Amino acid sequence: MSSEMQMLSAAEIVSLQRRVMPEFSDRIILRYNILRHVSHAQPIGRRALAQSLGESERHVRREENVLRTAGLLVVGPDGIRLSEDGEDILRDLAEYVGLLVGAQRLADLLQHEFDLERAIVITGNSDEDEAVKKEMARVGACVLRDMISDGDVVAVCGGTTMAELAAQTVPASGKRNVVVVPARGSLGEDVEKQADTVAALMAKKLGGVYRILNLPDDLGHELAASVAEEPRTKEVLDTIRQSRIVVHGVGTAVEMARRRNMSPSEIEEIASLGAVGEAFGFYFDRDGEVVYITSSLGLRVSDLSAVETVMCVGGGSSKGQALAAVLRNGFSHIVVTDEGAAREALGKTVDDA
Amino acid sequence: MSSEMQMLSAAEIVSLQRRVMPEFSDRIILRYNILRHVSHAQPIGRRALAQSLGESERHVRREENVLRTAGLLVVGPDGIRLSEDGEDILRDLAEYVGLLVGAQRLADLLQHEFDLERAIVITGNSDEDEAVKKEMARVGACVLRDMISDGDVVAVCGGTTMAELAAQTVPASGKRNVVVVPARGSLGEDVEKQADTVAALMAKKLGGVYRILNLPDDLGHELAASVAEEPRTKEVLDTIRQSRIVVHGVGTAVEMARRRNMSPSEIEEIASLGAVGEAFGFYFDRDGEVVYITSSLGLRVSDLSAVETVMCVGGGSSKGQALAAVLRNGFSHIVVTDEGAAREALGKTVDDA
DNA sequence: ATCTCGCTGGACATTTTTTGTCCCGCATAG
DNA sequence: CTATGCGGGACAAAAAATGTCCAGCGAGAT
Repeated sequence: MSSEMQMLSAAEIVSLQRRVMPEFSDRIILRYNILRHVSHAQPIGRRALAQSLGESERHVRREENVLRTAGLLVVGPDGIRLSEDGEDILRDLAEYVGLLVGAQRLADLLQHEFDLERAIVITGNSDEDEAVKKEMARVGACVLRDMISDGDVVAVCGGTTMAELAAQTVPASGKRNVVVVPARGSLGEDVEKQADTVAALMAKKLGGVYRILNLPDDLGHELAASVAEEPRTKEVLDTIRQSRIVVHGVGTAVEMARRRNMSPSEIEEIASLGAVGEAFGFYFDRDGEVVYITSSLGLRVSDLSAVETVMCVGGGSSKGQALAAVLRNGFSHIVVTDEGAAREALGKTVDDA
Repeated sequence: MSSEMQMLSAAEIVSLQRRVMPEFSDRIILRYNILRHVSHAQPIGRRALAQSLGESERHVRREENVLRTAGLLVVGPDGIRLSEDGEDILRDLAEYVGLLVGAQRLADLLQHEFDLERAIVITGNSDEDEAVKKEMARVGACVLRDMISDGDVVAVCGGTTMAELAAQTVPASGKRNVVVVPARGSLGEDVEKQADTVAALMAKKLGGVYRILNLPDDLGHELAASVAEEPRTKEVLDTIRQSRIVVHGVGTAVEMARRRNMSPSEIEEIASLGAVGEAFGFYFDRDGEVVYITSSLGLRVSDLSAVETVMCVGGGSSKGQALAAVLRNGFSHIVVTDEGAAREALGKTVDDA
């Protein structure tokens, strides 16, 4: 009997589970979220964990007891940690939960909708759970590490997500022939989020070297032009333009304008132009058209057509529309995002999944 | 990152589920059992279903509500039936639950322990749920149908399980060149369980023809010998000995002795000889040795070495030891049994699964 | 036609489980 | 030393589950 020999696929198992035990999904997702959160924040107390997850302490306690009994968590006076088994199964569990929530399907839809080479969707919503953002950064760092070839120049942007990506980069054991450079000048006053800092940290971890610009991104057009003629700056900018790989984040237009200290009238102008998302100092409307340009050092959107691989990393449902706007332009090849942003980027119709 | 690309297998999914959600397995199994039972007995009322499953009515009601909401059951004034979706997923669900309870592992262990070509373990225990027995018979009938080649002679035994197997045989649409014969004479007074009846019903469903012995199995040695010389009987016996496939059940030694109306002293003798299981009128001890032989028409154990495929179908934890004794002799190639019998046959050490 | 039986769905009292909340003792950091 | 965060214990209140009963309906038998 050939049908008796048919083996179920993972997707079929998950489909059966959802059909026969509808109350299963929410519970396993919560348990996965707990494990993931502990993984990124261990040791962590039960109360802090509950707060981060937006769950009651009592609920977390209940789940924690199950996971402890299962040998996946260990609990000490300083808080909760993953056991060795817990560490071991977290990756597999992520994939399983991704199947349950349909993350792979979202990734496929994103890939198709925005004509990407590759899309990865992390389970959860960065707006709601910091651990989702960390996991997204970790996966992004992983993808990046695997892409790098000998002799590459990698340009990276600044920002919160990019800083997290650098932090999540696993230190390599040896030297590597790679140069990491900032894609743009610096913006804002938070040192750790600057493109220069991100490039340096990442280069160190990858076992390569780095170059920095050491200049702000908002110099104004004329000043930026003359600074670009400085020999050392010119050399770094030339290197930046040799980049084979570029990694960038994404911001909501209004938020980025604020962060750049634009005037209220400028912010209003950007909004009236339909700007939704921002990358590289360029503002994109919902159709992916550039509607506003700020002066910027380093790479601009027109340079990206000569770049072999552009990877966009960003998530959170609040950034979903911004992500869609940026991706719609078409310069990104790879996106690493999360479920929250993916659902927003794909619009409400995906809720029928 | 190669590990990000690794796809989870069904077995891995199930293992994760058991690890992370240990309390959900029993509930999934119960829901599967309900669906399976309804499938074999529909339409069935909630109270009858509860009694058959050994569950409280309230519990069945709770699960039924979930399954109805999921669109797997439909409920009418005459009772509960499977919906079309329910019918569709039952086979896949059986496989999933088999993974969950480790039925495949039991099958592998059986196959290895008793040096079988193939072992199939049905989820559940026939002693506790009639639907398990029906499912085992259905699968056995399916395996048999797939094994039959053009021109085959198939010999079948009598008994409850065999009668059920004949009943579960799906009627073929056309004619088939196959002869179905009784492996032995008739035993007991229940017409539907006689080998003759089983052979006739099965032949009809398979689209083949049948021969019958029309003689009791307990004739005594001398009378059996002279009857075997009758031309028509001799002809049928010759055909029986041409069998390429033999299907038999298994009984506990004491129970079979009682069913054969043996005297208390004979029954005591059989027990003192260490007899545990019975097949073809032969009694086997726990090492698979024949310790007692009854007079019998038709096939005997020594004939089986010339038979290409011998399939044993039987289950229920109460028959576990008997199954092990029969299989230990080594004449069966295939076994279709259930979890209850498999665990018993393999002994207590399998509880560590 | 009526009667009987099996059925579902409603209902409610009781039991069990879950949840929310508080707090004590311990360990650690400053 | 004090302050703070931690886990584990505890208990009242709320929610859910369970056990049990039953009315009304429909189908089959008489």
